[in-house]
Amino acid sequence: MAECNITEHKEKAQAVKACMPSDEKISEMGARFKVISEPSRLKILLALSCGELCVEHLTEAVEGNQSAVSHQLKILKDNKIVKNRRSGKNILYSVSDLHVLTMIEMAKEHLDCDE
Amino acid sequence: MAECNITEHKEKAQAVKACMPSDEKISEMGARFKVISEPSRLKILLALSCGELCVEHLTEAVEGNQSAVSHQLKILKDNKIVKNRRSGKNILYSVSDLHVLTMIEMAKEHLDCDE
DNA sequence: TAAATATATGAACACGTATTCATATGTTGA
DNA sequence: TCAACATATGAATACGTGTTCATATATTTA
Repeated sequence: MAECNITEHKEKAQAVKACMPSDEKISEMGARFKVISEPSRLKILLALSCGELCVEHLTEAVEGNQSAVSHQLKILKDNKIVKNRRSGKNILYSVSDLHVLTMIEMAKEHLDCDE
Repeated sequence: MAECNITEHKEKAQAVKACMPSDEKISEMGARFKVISEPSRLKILLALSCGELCVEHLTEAVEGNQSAVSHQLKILKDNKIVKNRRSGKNILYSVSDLHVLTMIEMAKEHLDCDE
C-alpha cells in the first residue's frame, strides 16, 4: 500500500513552488520575527507595551545596562517597531508597530496554554 | 516644561517590572520566534502550509539541498512545529503547530500592506 | 561657558548556528 | 542477503550578532 503517491507529490511540489513568495519577501518576514526573537528586545517591548518610557527607566525596568538597551533600541527603531521623541534631557520611547505587540501577546498566551 | 515626569516614570518602571514575565518565559517566547525567523525554515513552513510532503519533494519545493532541509526539519520537529510519519521509504512531514502558521500569515499580510 | 546628566555609538570579543561534505541508518524489492 | 533509494547525522567551517567597555554627542543647569 503506497501511501506516498509520488506523482501526486511531485505535482504538489510544483504547485507549492509556484505560489512561494520571493526570497526577498521571505527574508523580510524572517527579519520581522528575528527582531522580536531576541530576549533582550522582547523584554524591552514587553516593558514598552505598558506605555512610553525614557531610556533610564526602561533600563531599570528590564534590569539591563544602559549601553545594551540603547543598542537594542536602535535596532528596534531601525525596524520601525518603536519610535522616540525628546523631552528635555530624556528620550522617550514607545511602541509604534502594534502588530508586533499582537504577535507577542499571541506567543505569551500560547505558552500559558502549555503550562 | 518638564514633559518627562521623573517620579511618575519611576513608578511606571516599577509597575512594569512587577508584571514582567520571568526570564525563562521570555526566552521561550523568543525561541518560538527565532525558529520561524530563519528564511530557510520559513520557506519550509510555507511549503508545508499547503499540505504534507516527503523530504525529497520538500527539498525540491524550496530549492534547497537534502541535508540542509533535513537539519532544519529536525529543529522544527524538536520545537514541535512539524510532525512526521513514515510511508514506505519516505518520511512525510506536515505542520503540527497551526499557531505558527497564523503568525506567518500575519507577517505576510503585514508586508503586503506596505507595498 | 563649564559641569552634570542622558543617550548614542564604535570597536573588540565571544558565542551561537546555518550550511556543506561525507557518511551512517533505515527501508524496499530482487 | 544485496543493491538501490530516502533520510538523518556528525564534524568543520563561516558568518552574523549581542554584549561590554570606553567614549562621543546632546541637553540642561549653575
